Amino acid sequence: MVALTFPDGARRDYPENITGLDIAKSISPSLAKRTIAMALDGKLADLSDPIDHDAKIEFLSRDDPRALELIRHDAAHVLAEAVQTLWPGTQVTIGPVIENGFYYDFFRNQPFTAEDLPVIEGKMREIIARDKPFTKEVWSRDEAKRVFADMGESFKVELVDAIPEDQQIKIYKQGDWFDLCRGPHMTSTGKVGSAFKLMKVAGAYWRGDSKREMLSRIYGTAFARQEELDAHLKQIEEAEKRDHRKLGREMDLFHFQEEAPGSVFWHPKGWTLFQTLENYIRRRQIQAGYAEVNAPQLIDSSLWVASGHMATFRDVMFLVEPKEDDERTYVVKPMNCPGHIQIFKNGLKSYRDLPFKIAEFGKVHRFEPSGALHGLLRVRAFTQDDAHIFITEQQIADEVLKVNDLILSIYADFGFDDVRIKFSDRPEKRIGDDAVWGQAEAALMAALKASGRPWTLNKGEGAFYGPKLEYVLRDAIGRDWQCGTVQVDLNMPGRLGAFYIDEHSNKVTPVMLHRAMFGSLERFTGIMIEHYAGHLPLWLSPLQAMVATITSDADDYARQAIAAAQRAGLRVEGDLRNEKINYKVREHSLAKVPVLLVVGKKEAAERSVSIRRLGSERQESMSLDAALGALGREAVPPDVRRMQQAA
RNA sequence: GCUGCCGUAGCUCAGUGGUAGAGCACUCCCUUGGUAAGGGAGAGGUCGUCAGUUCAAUCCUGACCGGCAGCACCA
Repeated sequence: MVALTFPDGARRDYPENITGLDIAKSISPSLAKRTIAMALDGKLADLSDPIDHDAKIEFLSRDDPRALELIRHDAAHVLAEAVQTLWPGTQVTIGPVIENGFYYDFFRNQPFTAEDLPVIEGKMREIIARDKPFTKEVWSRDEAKRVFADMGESFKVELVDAIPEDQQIKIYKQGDWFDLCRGPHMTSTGKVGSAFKLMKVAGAYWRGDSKREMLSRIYGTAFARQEELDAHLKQIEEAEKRDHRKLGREMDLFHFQEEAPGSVFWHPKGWTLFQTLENYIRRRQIQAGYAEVNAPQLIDSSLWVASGHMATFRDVMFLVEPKEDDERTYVVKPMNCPGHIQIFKNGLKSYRDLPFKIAEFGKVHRFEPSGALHGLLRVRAFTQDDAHIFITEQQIADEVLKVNDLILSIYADFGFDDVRIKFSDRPEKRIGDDAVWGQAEAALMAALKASGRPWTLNKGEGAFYGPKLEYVLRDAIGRDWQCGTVQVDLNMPGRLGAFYIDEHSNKVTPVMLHRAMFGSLERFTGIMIEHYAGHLPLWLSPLQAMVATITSDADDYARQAIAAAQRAGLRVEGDLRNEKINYKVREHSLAKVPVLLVVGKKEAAERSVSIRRLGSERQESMSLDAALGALGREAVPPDVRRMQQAA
């Protein structure tokens, strides 16, 4: 007998190996009908599974949040059947559930096109309408391999081989079609319902390995109810609307062109935004005790050989062709650290000089793969808010904590409170002894634990010279961005011959921390544009106010108002064109100007302005002086405001 | 880099084997209008680049460049 505990607390005995379905039927036929799977001690299982141990049992209906994963997984199986029905000979591989849906990877000579998607969807609906039950069989390893090999499913054979010896080979059938799968599944294909949609086709490598076959992937999504699917599609639309590449054009911030792939042409407004962010960081880090420096853009390759970069990253570094009268090969810097180490090395350093903190808005160039480029978010030329902190081993934890606090405080100024920390340890490709790595990882971990912040492990994702913490922030529509980082480096200072003199007059190699807060200014600018959907807070907005006239009678007054706004420290422009106010309001709203100061005859006579804020149709009339005073105060950056309040 | 799709005016896009069109934007004229497009006229393109096929290529073919999506990569 097995004793099962129900959600209401009731506990009943059943014969061993009774199935969930039998129990549901015994309770009520309607329960059996609407149940699509069960959970045993919280773990999802097939309703047809025999139960052989005492457990807490729950029956899941389609509406249970936990059922979503099953709906999507079943949809992936239905997708695979549809594809193999439509195009026999197509090989199936894997079809997992992902964050917003599912995909299935196929192998065939002719890739899918977007036009195929509605056809496949139609076939899927047929399969769902047939409502065949999902049934599970356990096969022997040899049998599974033989069957799949006979079917020409070589990828499935490889998958069978990859299943650990202690695990069963499970086959799920839906009518005549079947697939190797760990399950669980719902009771029948009909339970997938109709709230699904195939989203796109794409290529993907078999087993995620770029040396292996390229497969054809079909992405889809599915929900329990149509309203949820509609909401999801709507959200994708919203995300597209805030695409920084689109907003960058509409707001006249920057552009790209063929001659400089992956490099930004910043327009005046975009560069103002960029510099506003840069100046913010500049103030924050000067206050935190960093000194700003600037190192050469081109440095002889010998330094990059010594640092270890040449060996690890040569193929993504830009090299300058040697001149006839100068045989040297220069490297366009891909990182700032070797330059900063030279600054540390110049002049003998004492332990009294530590911590030695130098920062640079360092423009670096990396030959990123063409397929990786993505607007401002992945470029080949970018500016890091980079800094290096030279310290003793004893100072590691303390300084890492200081960086941690600085990064979190900076993110808070942009409204990012949901920050996750990832700890990345030694990668396969690395320099330095394992003992040194062990030391660096332990020191960084100690600091991380002392911060009291939750974190996750990012195994093998450290830099080639040391372990790192990565800071991931979550934006307004729930997307994660990795920005800040702090890295412990016990390798590079030694390789490049950096040392300080300790209190016993011994030469000692310093520990170096690498840190960045925004990471890349270009990228962070892009993230800001998308996070705020172009509606930047006043202090970040490159054009803070537009003075727009209603009639030319107000032109003189408008010019006075513009001058006064400039004196109040605002970034302001005037629109005195011979256009209707409706037209001007529309145009500047589309350009995401945060404040519209409308002036006509009435305002000119009273020395007032009619204020209209972006995103609102409300108008507020007030005196010019009062308006500029309020806007001037609002435009103060958050860190400056704190200092003013403290003073 | 890989797979697929795409490249026509500043932007969004239509179109054709016989060297091109719309809307918006732009310029000029009329209009001085009170909070998301007033009216009229005009100007603007070697149809991504280079080859090939053809009497003839923006259109067909190939290579290359660039973009988009996904994958791989991201010190």
